[in-house]
Amino acid sequence: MSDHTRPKRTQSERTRLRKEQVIREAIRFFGQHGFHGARLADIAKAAGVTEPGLLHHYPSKVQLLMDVLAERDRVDRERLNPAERGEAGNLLASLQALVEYNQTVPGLVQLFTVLVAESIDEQHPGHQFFMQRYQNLRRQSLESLRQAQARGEIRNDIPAEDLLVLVFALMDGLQIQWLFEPDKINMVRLFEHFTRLVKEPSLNVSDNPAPPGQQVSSK
Amino acid sequence: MSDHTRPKRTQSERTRLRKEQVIREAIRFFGQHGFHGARLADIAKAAGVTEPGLLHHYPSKVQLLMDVLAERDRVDRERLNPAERGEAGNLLASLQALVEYNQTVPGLVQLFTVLVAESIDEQHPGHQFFMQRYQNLRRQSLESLRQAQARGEIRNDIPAEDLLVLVFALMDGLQIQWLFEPDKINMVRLFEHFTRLVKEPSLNVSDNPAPPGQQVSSK
DNA sequence: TTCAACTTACTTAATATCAGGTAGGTAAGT
DNA sequence: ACTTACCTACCTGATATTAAGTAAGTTGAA
Repeated sequence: MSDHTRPKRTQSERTRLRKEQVIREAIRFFGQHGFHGARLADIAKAAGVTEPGLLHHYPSKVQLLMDVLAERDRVDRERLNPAERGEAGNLLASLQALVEYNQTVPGLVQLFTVLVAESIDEQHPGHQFFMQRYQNLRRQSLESLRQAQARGEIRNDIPAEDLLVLVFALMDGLQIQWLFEPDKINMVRLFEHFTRLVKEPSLNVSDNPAPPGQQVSSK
Repeated sequence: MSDHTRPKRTQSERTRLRKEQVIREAIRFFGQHGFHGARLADIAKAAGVTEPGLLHHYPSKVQLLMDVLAERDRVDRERLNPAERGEAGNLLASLQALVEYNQTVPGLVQLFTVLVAESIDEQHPGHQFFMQRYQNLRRQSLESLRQAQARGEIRNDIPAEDLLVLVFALMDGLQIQWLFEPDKINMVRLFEHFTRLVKEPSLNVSDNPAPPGQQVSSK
């Protein structure tokens, strides 16, 4: 009853809030300048604490990065898993949805784009994370893609493993150009072009009467 | 006649050699750690000079980066221009050749992959360079691609502008995964899959009637 | 050809600044 | 009473850049 004056009450709540703030700003600065280019002082200041204050929650810069990555990975997993499980076979559709979502969160896209490149360096703290991330992405989608190929929804003259590399490569590459010129590059439309290519043209039959990619004649 | 004992003779020659050494090592360290992560001292040491010795030739770290980029751009231009002029219309083939070449120079690929991501930041010294680079790449190939489309060699249900974005995005993305796992990712084969997709399938398939509304009948 | 003036390619030493991290304290929360 | 979330003050080791000097190379006139 007397606590309506306090902006933040319990300690655990304060901690949670502060950590969220720090992570948010860390994403911003790591994304903008990379791990090496970002300065802890800036992140701390933007999060409303001093540098040692930040280090109280995340004991080192490296640890902060790892926590940022782990946290984002967790959130993304929650986003992607339902989509994968729910639609199971409809891999391309869920990837298309992912591209659409990404276009609404440029900060996160930039974080991953910048860090993944920086992490090519084996000594970079994010190296293992990103290498495993690619492996996981490819592995997790493999079965789904194979089934779609077996069903004839996706052309099968390209091995599923290769096709997955292509898909994720394309997403990464589109993100780069999009981040440079967000207004000029329409990731969704561009990715859609690709998905159209990938849907086997010779096998296309019942569920899709119009030939893929030809809106010229049908509309 | 008496100069056979001296390893390096004239000053201009020494300068040229030293600058080459510095650029070579700068490529290595900028590529490995990015602009922010690379240390001038390491580059200098690897090039066989002290730090101020390096700064005698390149007056600042930023200037060194710019010179590295300018130098690589110059060399690459010499590589690409003959290919583009010589084969004129055969855009996909020359890009395929570029991918093959890239697979032999991982250091250079890493330099560009790491720096392009780092340069998304508008304050990064390489920002303008890379933004223009994409614009130039796309612009220079546009005519060639359009002609190939008109000739029916490349499917024309994707606008040429979009297709170019896709192509360069794919190259960038493949490079990332390749740099992480060079033995696992075969850029050449993967890119070839894509080029196959992009070559109009409806033309060379006999049992599949040409899609309606497409004037690919010029052949 | 030679020698003096100069320019160039560096070196060592020093500096200013920064950046991550520690020590120890205080006040609030449990 | 104890733990947690901070803060101020400080330390340490980079890191880019400057200052000042030296030795070798270059040039141009005697």
